[in-house]
Amino acid sequence: MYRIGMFSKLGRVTIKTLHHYDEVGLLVPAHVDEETGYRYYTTSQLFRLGEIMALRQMGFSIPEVSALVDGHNIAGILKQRKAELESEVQNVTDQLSRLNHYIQEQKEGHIMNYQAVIKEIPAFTVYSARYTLPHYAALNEIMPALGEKVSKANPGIQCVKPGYCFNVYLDGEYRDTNINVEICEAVTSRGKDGDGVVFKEIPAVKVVSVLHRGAYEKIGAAYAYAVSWAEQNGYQITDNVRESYIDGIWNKDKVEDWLTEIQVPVEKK
Amino acid sequence: MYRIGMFSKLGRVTIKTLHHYDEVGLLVPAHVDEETGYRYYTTSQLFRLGEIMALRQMGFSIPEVSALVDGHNIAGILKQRKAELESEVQNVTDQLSRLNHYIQEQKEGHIMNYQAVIKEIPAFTVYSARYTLPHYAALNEIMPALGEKVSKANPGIQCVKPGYCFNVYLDGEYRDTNINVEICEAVTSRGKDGDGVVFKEIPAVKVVSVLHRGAYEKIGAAYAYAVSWAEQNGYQITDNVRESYIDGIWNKDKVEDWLTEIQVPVEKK
DNA sequence: CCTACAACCTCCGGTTGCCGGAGAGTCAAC
DNA sequence: GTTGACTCTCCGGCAACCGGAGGTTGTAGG
Repeated sequence: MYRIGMFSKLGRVTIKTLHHYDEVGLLVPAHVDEETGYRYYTTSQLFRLGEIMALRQMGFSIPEVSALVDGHNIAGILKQRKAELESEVQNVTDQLSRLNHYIQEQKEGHIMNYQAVIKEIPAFTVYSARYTLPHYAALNEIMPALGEKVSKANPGIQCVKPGYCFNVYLDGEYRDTNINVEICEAVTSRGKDGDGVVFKEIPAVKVVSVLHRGAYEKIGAAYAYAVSWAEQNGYQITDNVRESYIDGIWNKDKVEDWLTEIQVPVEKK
Repeated sequence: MYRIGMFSKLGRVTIKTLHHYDEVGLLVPAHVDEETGYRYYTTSQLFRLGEIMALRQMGFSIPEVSALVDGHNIAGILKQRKAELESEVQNVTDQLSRLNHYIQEQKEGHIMNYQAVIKEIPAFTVYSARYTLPHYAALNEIMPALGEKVSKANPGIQCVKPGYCFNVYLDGEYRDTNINVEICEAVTSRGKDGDGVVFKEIPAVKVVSVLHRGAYEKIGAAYAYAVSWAEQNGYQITDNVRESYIDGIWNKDKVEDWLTEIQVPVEKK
């Protein structure tokens, strides 16, 4: 029977850790003096401590270790931890890839016009309509007109609060004219289809998000940045790019205040 | 100027996170109503939020993000984070390797006689002496004799509390006879060398530790387990193996209560 | 103008696996 | 008997938020 200090030296763990394991019931001393509260351990408890440390070093949580050393659901916990570890490896290598990309940009002295962020976008409902535009500026007329048309056809329809209004560019490539576009606006409930307008569910998706400030003429650069970022960080583009409008002519006078978010739907390779 | 709910939807962060970033000064609202305490954000703050999220997604801590977005010591922080991430990749892949090894043992139905644990052993001082033993049992006579000899030659010398007493096996391989061994015992201060006894510093080292219970005859199995574990988990053996005696004939009558720790000094490959 | 009700505020406690310290009691040796 | 090492039990802290309680404010509909 050793007191805690000796036992902690034999097992090379701190006294605080032993206190903690006692408290959570993972490694209870063989004997506790009722009067003094002193904890006494036996050397055979070093075996249990060894198991515990081995499992802790594989990253199991304390409840998991408890279950494992007591023989509950061993296979299940091992399997789950394996999956966790594999996704952790993914995460960390992803972070490293992003960091290296970032460091590279720093070195090249870019002025860091853009920041790429991964976002998870939940599913939602939209109404949508397709157009072929002669040029970008035509959006300024079409979009309000479309909004009116829909609200007339579906009285009481409500748009979602932050104008989750975006366009999907259907052309594989960037072009300045004859642009095929699908205009979508998020609504709280479905309405009736008709007159070129279709209601549909947009599924949840992961996107690379890049913010663009200023006129739409230069938005191609943001688009290009997002796509190249995705490629260099091991993402695969899974769908057409979306442009989501945050600030624009409807609420900001100065063109340089306009704000647009580029969303590139992606999946990890 | 948006209120926090709208801003949180635009940036796709939770309100709680924005509260937190306000509190720690990372992203302070453009305006706070003095009467109501309501926070108001501008869309241009979405850019700062974007930077913050990009950096958070690379795993920087909040103080680090603060420094980075304010332009302090950028190169240093990036470099440090890169090093951290690289060692994290190591850690996680190590954990995975250990877990796979463990799962393999489970599958093979081993009774899990041994548990391997990595321990860091700090530096300490020992006296040591070398012998060639005809057989293991000879230790039972030599070790007490050595202890007496040393305490006579160095009156007042003190051994370290938990008998950090161990042997180093100098033979490259296991053998039953003509065993070359160095006996070491930790002491609190140096004494005088002489009569085959040498005082020296044992440097700090990382070891694979395996506990063995019972007679010394079967200790070869523990030794073998430790060595193969080290190899299979990507460690390189850097020194002779040590046996550290915890329980033995001096305090336990029954042979099956004897307890010995095998320590294999290793380094990560 | 009144009334819902959604949105917002400020605390406060919890999460994980311990660490550090305060203040007090215990053990072994000199 | 006294010192000094050891141990005990709280209590607070860490990182980056989340959840909820309890109370105020904004806004849309009647």
